[in-house]
Amino acid sequence: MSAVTTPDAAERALRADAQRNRDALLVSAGQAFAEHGTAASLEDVARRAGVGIGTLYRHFPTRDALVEAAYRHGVEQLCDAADQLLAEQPADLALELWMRDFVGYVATKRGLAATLKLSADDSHTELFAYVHERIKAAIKSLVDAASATGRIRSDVEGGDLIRALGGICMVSDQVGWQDQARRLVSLLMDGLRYGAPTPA
Amino acid sequence: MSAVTTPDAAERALRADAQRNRDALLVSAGQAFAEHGTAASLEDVARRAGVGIGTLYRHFPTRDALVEAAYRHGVEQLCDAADQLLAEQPADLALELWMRDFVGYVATKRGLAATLKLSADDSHTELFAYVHERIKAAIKSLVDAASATGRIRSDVEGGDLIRALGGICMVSDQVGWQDQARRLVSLLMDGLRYGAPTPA
DNA sequence: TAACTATACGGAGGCTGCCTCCGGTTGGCA
DNA sequence: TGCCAACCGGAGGCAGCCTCCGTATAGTTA
Repeated sequence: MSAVTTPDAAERALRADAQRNRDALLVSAGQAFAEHGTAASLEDVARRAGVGIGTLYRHFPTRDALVEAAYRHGVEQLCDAADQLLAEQPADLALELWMRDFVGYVATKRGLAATLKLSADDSHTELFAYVHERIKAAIKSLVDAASATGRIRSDVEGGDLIRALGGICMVSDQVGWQDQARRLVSLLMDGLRYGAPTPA
Repeated sequence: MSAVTTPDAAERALRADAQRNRDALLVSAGQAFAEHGTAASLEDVARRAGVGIGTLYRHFPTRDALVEAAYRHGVEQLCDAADQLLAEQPADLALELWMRDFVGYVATKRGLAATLKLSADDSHTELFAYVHERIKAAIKSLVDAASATGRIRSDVEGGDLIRALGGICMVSDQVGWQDQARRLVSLLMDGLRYGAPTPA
């Protein structure tokens, strides 16, 4: 359980340049892993981030550490986007847009779980628990907001939607899945709006 | 769709030495992929098979081709084992033993689907269809035999068992899953034996 | 603001694995 | 038995992995 990649604030803060480079590495790692899978070249990740390979290895001693950190980072961005969407859009639309983001995000993460599980390291169970919590919290805030404004029915819980989204993500095997997934999310939203107190 | 890796008998047979090397490569690739995932070293695969790296690349021009062929080979072995078990054991025991093999086999194939899907190549749909057919046929022959001898109830179909096994395979995430999977398979068998005309 | 040092940077270098290419070998057929 | 198409194997060039250490700088202290 390497403390470097956990959001454990007990340790001293990184120097400003180190923090900058770390963030840049996470962003470029996310791109590279999405494009080429978790076998992407780490030297390429460093190049994209504009840092040397040594810097990459200081922050993330193993490929696994980088994969895990990039995954965590992506989930955090996805969940933070929920608040931003809520601030900018009507709550029901925010929920719909977020669910689309979610499906798209999961699609890029294909094969990630496989990479993480090959290392028979128990530390990942903590990661999965954390990710699950974050996502549950994000979807709950969206559902509660949409429900409170009367734009969707109030008898639906976040957990239901997670399961429904899980099902939708299954289609990402097939060709043209993006459109199909979008239609399924719309369908789900229509179901949620049906019977809402205030028709949107 | 590379014809080399399909069981299409239309093309001329391989020379004896070529066939021998090809088989050896498939066996060692299966071992290496099970141990290190699909990122295993191909030079190591060639070494284990006792052939040069050039021979490996002639038979399987890409890593993907080897992964696919090794997968297909493993499934064929698994399905052929069904007939052998039937010849050597009472039909209900054969079914139970085969289901254990199945769960064990699936566990080693973790991450394989991910590798295959990263190559956005439609040829794999043919592979998956073929594999599904083979497995369905194998399980059908086992169920039919066990059912015909009156050792299991007759109202169960192969498709039901495939779904049940799929569920059992899900446990392979957790620690100690091997024992758990074995218990679940036994449980499933007890369910199948319950109400059979001839108590085993 | 200048000097100091803990912290961080970056890339050279040694190593391994990837894949191609081609000279040598051999199975199978006439 | 002799021939040759088919096959073998590994050298070699290149790319990626990871370590190590000399250099640079953020942040602190006087």
